[in-house]
Amino acid sequence: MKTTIYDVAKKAGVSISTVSRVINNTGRISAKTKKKVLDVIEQLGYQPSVVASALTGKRTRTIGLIIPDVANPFFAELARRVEDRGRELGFNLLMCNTDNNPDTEDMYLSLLRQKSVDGIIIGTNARNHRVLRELLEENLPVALIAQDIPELMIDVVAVDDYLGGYQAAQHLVSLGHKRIAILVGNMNRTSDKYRLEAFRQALEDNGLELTEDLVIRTDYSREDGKRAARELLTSPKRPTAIFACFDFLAIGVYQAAKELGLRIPDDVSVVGFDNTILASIVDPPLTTIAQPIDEMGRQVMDLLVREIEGDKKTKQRVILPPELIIRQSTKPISQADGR
Amino acid sequence: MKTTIYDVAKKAGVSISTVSRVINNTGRISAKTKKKVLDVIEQLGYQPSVVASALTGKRTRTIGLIIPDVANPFFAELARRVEDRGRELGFNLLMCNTDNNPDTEDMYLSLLRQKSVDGIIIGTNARNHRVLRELLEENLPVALIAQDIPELMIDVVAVDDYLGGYQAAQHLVSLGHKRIAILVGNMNRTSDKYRLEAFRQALEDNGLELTEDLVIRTDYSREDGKRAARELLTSPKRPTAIFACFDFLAIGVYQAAKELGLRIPDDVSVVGFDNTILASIVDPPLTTIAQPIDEMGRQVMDLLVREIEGDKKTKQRVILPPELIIRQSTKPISQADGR
DNA sequence: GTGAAAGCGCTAACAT
DNA sequence: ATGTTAGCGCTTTCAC
Repeated sequence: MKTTIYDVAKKAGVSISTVSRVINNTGRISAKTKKKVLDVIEQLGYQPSVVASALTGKRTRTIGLIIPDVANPFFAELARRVEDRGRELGFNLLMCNTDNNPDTEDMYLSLLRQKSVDGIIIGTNARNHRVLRELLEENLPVALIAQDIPELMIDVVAVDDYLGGYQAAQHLVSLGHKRIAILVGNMNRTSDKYRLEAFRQALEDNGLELTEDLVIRTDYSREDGKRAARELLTSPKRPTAIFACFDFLAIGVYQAAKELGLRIPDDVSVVGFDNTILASIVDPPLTTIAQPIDEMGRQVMDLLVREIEGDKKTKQRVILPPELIIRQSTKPISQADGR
Repeated sequence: MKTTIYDVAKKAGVSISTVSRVINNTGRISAKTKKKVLDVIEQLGYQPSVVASALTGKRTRTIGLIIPDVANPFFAELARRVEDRGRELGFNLLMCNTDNNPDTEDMYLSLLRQKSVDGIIIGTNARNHRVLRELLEENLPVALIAQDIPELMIDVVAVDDYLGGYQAAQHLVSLGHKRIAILVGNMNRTSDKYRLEAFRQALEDNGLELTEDLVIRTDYSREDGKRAARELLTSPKRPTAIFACFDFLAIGVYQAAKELGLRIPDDVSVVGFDNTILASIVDPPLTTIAQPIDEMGRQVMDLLVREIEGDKKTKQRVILPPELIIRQSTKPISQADGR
């Protein structure tokens, strides 16, 4: 049998409430009793049961993390940062991968509730606002990471997607590119929308137009990025630069370009978004818009924990600035392509 | 207040045990009462508390997953597979990243115990056998993934590292390479040991010798892989082929080679190990020894759950075969380098 | 400073 | 077929 608080109490010759007090460092206990109890705990290798204490109303010190897929480097890096901060603050992560499937998401949401997590961090599309609303109404702390749901009053930590999209366009324009295409996700995420919007705006601000044939939607796989890139690169009026709305997609462009015998950046410049490890691993290293993953992970955790601890009653949106990381996948347009 | 089993019982006009019975589908209940209870549950949006039921001796349906780092693609992909299978079987994963730090590992191990997880999957070095032994003595189901601790009676799912190392060497030898180097981890993992041993044996079996200057130890970072590769590639008797004990290290070789103006595979052939996404993304695509990540993830979960459910009393080691995936980072040695 | 006792939400005998 | 009750391990008043 696992040792319980009773075993400790008996062996130390005190009551269980005393033991409870020394464990939680509450109330007054004489240094002597305290030491004795501590000794016995040590001796017996006693570990208080989180389950039992949770039942009496204390926290489970567990947080649910809902993301599309940890195998996606962006979310893997994010999960890692979130966990790091969680550890510092004494919280564990229950990992939930949903592949953006609403049913899976629903299932996890209610599962997390059954498991009495102290809070939930959501990094998926989460368009099942119904369940989400229920949770919010129950006052279960919830925070969004790397995405936003503008119509909800909720804690959010995300990058400034609009700014990022603008920066990407601006960079390409400043290199002299005129025919610039964009590869964008399926628009279920607000981030895609903002990036595209800003991109288009930036071009306009520079007197350029983003025609529809230069906007290609894809799902979130590299395969599809490749397919889309191939389409773009074989079109009669091939763009001289491509903005891929996330690094994974950019890799697809690399592969399509290679198959077609096109060189990056000589024949096409490409810029990505996220600055995952992939960006620094590919050849040539990818110019990309960096999300401050570290900062984002740390901040959601902080936000959520503050809400859990009740230090905070107002929701807030934290929008962090992206950063253009120039590597070698972009270069000034060559004269030949100039027109 | 969250709704409890009492609320349901009262509103349905039955006792709490009846409600409990319909929830767990145990005992006999008339179709009529059952329906009534179910309706009320639906109406109230009642969700049974896992915490409370765990306290009465039932499972928490939560499993701890201890790995070095989810941001490492190999472990990320593994974690994903484990989770997939866990979901199918009704188990959640508590994610623990330790960076192979024994203290962090210890901390997590006892935390997981406090949280009453039903079992633990360990993918780290786990050399703190003491705590681990305690858990085993307590009959907490534990399974090792992607590594082994030969001196412990424990469930293990891993790839056949020896075979993998042998295959790598064999492949290179068959391409005519004679000066072949190996980049190996810090030897804290048994997998490194086996891969190196097999590699050496394979060379010997082919009448080749693995001299000490051709064995380079590194830690687990890409940076260090690069450093090691640079050392190797600038040495007077540069090897014509390198076996990197995991893909990440191989990337380091790619980068060092690029800096030194060496081409892969023309100037050096390189083979990796793991077959993570990285292998297919780099240029040229990396020839590597594939670990059956899917299968491994699924099998540990199966093993562990069978033990949790008590269907199995004997421990077992499941050793899966690796597979040589030939891509474009290896080629027959050129005549010039022939001697 | 310490102990007794109620109760958290649920399960599992044991009754009926 | 359904209800009553005794815990599960802990926290927290409330007494002393």
